[in-house]
Amino acid sequence: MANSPTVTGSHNHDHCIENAISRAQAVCEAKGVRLTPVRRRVLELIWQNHKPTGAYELLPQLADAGFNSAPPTVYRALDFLLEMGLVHRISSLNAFIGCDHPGGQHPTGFFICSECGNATELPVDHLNRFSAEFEQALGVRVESGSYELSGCCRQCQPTS
Amino acid sequence: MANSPTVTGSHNHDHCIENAISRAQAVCEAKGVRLTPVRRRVLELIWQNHKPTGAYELLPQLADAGFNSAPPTVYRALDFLLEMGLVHRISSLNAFIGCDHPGGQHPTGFFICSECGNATELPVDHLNRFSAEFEQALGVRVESGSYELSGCCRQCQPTS
DNA sequence: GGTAGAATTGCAACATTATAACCTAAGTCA
DNA sequence: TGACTTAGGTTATAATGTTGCAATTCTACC
Repeated sequence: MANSPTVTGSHNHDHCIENAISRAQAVCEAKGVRLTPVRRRVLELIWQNHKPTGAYELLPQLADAGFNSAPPTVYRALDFLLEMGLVHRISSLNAFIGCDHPGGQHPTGFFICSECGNATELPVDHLNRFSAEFEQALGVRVESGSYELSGCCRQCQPTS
Repeated sequence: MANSPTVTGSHNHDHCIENAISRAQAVCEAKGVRLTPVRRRVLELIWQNHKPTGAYELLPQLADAGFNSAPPTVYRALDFLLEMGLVHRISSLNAFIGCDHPGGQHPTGFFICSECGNATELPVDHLNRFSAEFEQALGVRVESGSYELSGCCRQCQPTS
């Protein structure tokens, strides 16, 4: 089981995990911070699939991997990953999900399918444009934003 | 104190509360549901100001008003108000805030000032347009959405 | 190498937010 | 009135997140 590739839908999901880890390594190296075993493992676990994962779901999985599994451990790792822009928090679900394109600060936006639970990151250029529109319309200065949409994703829609 | 009008910033806030209650009465009448004393009081308390209010903040205030003040009472009232579209939930803050224009289902969108804590509802037409854009771009069907922006509001910006 | 200081993790307790289950009371309507 | 529905009271508990401090590990510098 550990050796069989994880195939979900149309893609070999192992690549997503591998890519996420290499990006994370690059980001951490660039920022001069350490991607410790706990942090790395938490990131891998979050990338196990494209569904948002709760902090308390990660606890037993961390324990399986031989790590300490008390809440502060997980939350500290998550805080680190959030700060590095490697994961996002989906507050309507109290859950976390990997970021597709870490590197810079950008607004958080996800579409979450209420059928399959998968989350897709919303195009950042749209989000930035929306922030700009609201700055104009309301006369405010937007520093961060979070967009959480739900509905039915392409795969789950009845083929008519 | 109970008789002095609540003036915040540039408006007499008592009007906001009164308006909210009359709108609520109209909505409830139209839907054939009851705006009971607890529900009404919770709505008033939420409208005390334009800052999002946590459920547990409401408990002692409800007690002051002579109501039972156990969590289920508050949450049931909040669930009712949410369902009627009279309040919104701001999940990034675990807090609730009154809706400016109840009546129909619409995406939830707020700008929250990190200085003063006031929340301003985002124009619904923008939000609907964004949902439509994402439906196009991602090929999904959006059923609900929540936009939570934060930054510095017009009043709190340094006058340069 | 050795050591001081910083960063990270372990650990126990606790705080906050939200819900379940079950019962009582109040409204509704034949 | 009596059956039914809705709302609220009460107790306990679940789910999520944080604080504080001790122990360890890493890093930089001598």
